[in-house]
Amino acid sequence: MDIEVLRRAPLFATLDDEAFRLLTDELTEVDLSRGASVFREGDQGDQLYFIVSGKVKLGRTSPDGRESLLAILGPGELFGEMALFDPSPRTATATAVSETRLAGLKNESLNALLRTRPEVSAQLLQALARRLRRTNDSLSDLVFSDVPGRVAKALLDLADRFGRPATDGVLVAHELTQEELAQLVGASRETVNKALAEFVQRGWLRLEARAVVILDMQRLRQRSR
Amino acid sequence: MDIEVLRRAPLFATLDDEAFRLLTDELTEVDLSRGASVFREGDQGDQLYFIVSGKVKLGRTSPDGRESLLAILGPGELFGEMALFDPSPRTATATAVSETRLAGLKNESLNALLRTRPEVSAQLLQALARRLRRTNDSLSDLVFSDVPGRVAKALLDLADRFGRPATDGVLVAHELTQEELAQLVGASRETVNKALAEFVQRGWLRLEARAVVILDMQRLRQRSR
DNA sequence: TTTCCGCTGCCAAGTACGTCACAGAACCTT
DNA sequence: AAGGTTCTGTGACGTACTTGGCAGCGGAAA
Repeated sequence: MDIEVLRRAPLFATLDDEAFRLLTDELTEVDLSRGASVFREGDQGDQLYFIVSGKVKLGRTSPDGRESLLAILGPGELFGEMALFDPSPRTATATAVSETRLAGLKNESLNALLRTRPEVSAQLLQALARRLRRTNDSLSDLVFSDVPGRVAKALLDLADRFGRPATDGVLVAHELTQEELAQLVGASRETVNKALAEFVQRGWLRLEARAVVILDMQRLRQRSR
Repeated sequence: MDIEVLRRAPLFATLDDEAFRLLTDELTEVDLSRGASVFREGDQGDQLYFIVSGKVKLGRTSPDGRESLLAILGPGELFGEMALFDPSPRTATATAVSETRLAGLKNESLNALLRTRPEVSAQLLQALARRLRRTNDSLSDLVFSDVPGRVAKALLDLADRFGRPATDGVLVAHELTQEELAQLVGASRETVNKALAEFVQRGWLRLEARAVVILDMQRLRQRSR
């Protein structure tokens, strides 16, 4: 397993080499291809996952079968930790959005680590607080902004986290279909498509397969407020 | 200060009497009347608050001045903890919804406690995880349910937490104006008013001043799905 | 290669909800 | 008790969005 990402993760950064090596022995490697689920809503779970490479979407299904995405997570990020501290079935389904490699850590292993290394719990608290803040952001966006605004925000957020400089702008290889993007911003695919088309028409974006190139960050950011 | 609520709070329940007494010395008492703010969006803050009595709303303001509520919190609940683990200005405004008494705890005091008492950090993790789950619930509700559905959900949630049995149903003294209720469910006051009127007309509710009596929990719950 | 299926783009129609507008009720303040 | 301010109730109207439907395109599979 590629341990480089793990070693650099804030959660484990404070550990010395010895403690880190012991920890990696506890990790379970999980490989997934696009569309495969790590766990589903309602499952019993006692494991936390760390994303080594790839992307994962956390989603929920409504009683009548519609889907909504809570978050898109990338390398270095954690998920599934809630089941550990607030024990109850999983409240979301975690699905790989691209080829993905995870490291799973069992409840007991984590607890052992927390007992011997209190700094780790501070890191966990921080990670959880950050996630809560992001979720609160999504919540206000949903109330305050119209669909084009939310699409713009989502793209900028994805650019922040997964963007790479390209010749004429920032390439955001989000790996999402427009349907998934729509579920992420809480709108219909149709409306998201129109918003994207409008942005392209204005010269702010270029669309590529499961990716966009942001050409005018400035304007897009203005539209997202 | 009334220390009973504090003593029973999960966060401090594991402490022995000696440790608890030392802790209470570190607490700052804060009293607020309806409408008074503890802190505002953008403030610098290094304190966590514990609600002894009363209710607090956490809200955000949009660039154009509209308001949205992230949560209503009651006795025994915590807020303002994010500023400690993910240091940055406050991202929400905390305002008393009724006569409210808080206990404030400074960053340093908490950290000292966490160092000597690792169990406390487990409780904090749990509290944060629970909050994240609730926020995720609100997020999906906003996407999946229409306004009447969200109003029903909000009332049931408030009933769960603040409801008291009455002669003909459950009295929910939420202390919120319809405007605030609307901000909580992310809708306009008018639409919320109409939803409430419909529920009353169907015999599911009775309205009182800043309170409702739920007469038919069953039906209301069905409508909320 | 050819076939097929998922993804994209777009039009047309219906609707839930926001905005505006006003009136009555309830609640403080003096 | 009077007066103002804040809250509630309700109708009319416009619109941003959803739903449904369909056609073209591209990539994967056979």
